[in-house]
Amino acid sequence: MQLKDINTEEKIIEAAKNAFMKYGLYGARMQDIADNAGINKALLHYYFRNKEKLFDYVFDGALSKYFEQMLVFSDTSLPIKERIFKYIDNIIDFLSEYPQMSMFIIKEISVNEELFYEKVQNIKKDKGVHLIALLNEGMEKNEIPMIDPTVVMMNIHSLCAYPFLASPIFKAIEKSSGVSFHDEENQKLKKSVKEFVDFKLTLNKN
Amino acid sequence: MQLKDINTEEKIIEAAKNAFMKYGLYGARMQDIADNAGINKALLHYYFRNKEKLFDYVFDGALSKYFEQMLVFSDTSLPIKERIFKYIDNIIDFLSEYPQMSMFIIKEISVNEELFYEKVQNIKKDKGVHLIALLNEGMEKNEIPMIDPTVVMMNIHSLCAYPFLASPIFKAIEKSSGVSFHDEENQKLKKSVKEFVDFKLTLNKN
DNA sequence: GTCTATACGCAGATAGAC
DNA sequence: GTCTATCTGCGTATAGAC
Repeated sequence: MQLKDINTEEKIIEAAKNAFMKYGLYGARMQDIADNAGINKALLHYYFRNKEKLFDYVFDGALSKYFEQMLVFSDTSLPIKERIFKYIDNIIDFLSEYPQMSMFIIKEISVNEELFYEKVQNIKKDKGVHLIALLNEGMEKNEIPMIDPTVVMMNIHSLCAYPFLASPIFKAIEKSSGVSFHDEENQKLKKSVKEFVDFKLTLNKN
Repeated sequence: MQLKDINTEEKIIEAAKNAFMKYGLYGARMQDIADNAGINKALLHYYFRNKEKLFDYVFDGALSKYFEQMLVFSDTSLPIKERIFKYIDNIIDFLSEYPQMSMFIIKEISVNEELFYEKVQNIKKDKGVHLIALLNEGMEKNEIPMIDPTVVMMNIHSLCAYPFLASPIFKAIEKSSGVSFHDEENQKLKKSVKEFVDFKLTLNKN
């Protein structure tokens, strides 16, 4: 893995991402990855000793990228609601760019939970703070009403992530009428999620 | 598949459900299914000629069960909001009983979309009406404000389904603090989704 | 219907030439 | 670093006895 190898290695990684994201660890085929990288199987094993290691590389990258997005930027100058809005924009933009990401991570975790326990420790959390912590902070400062932060966090994630997760279903059902949740549709989604947050953090007092 | 075989056949089906739901078509192993059914591989092939056929049986069952839940009961005596509330209760109860169902269906569709196109046709839709149709009806009758029915439908599904989809992540992260979205937690979830619907169908006028 | 034993093919992995 | 050719093992599937 020296500098001059970057081209081949990157082609492998790109092909591996596509294969593993779509078919998972068991479903992906080393032959396909080699084909799509424009090389042969032997060379795959030269770069990454075996399938497991190649998968781990892809999965680890996805995992840390994913969890980076699940943090609120520590810009304490902004009001809490604004920080949450920014968080929502980030997540939707991110999932829009990598629509298979959530599915990939959730599916692989569900197949092999132990694997995940170790990995989640290594993820650096120095770029921001968790949404739940932010909500708690807001309640302490009386900036937002008393809510159940776990439920609100879950609701926000649900509204943002599910449309991308479920898009295979909706694409299939509405393949003729062609409803798409990209481009302009993302704007609708963002608006709707923000309305929900507005509602939860302004009107509601439970 | 005569009457007296029901026991063995059902044991196979039960084991196959567990295996395919967790590991998917490629990840599931016929040996495991046989073991968990308390029989041997040869007998599996006696009942279901091959893996594909066994998978199809399980998948078709899951698919029609799933889409049955995605219908609103045609009880026109109730106000629309009540019908939606019932719909929400149904979905959450259903997903609570079969937490892996959404993941299974979405994942298998994403791996093989063509397969799905054929199957979705065969599903009987005579038990109710789609949520979008209901929302449109409500707007026509001026019973609810003007909303984008696709977005609202997506929002409701998101709020209901995502917690179950993503539970592998949250179970893993909070395995120590042990936040669970079953039992009493389902009540919180239902309440939150209904609040959202209330908000969308009462206060909001966009 | 149920079993044991076995065939077969595919996909991951390695050897070794260039 | 990249290839062709080959090995190996595992998982699906079948043959055939009971």
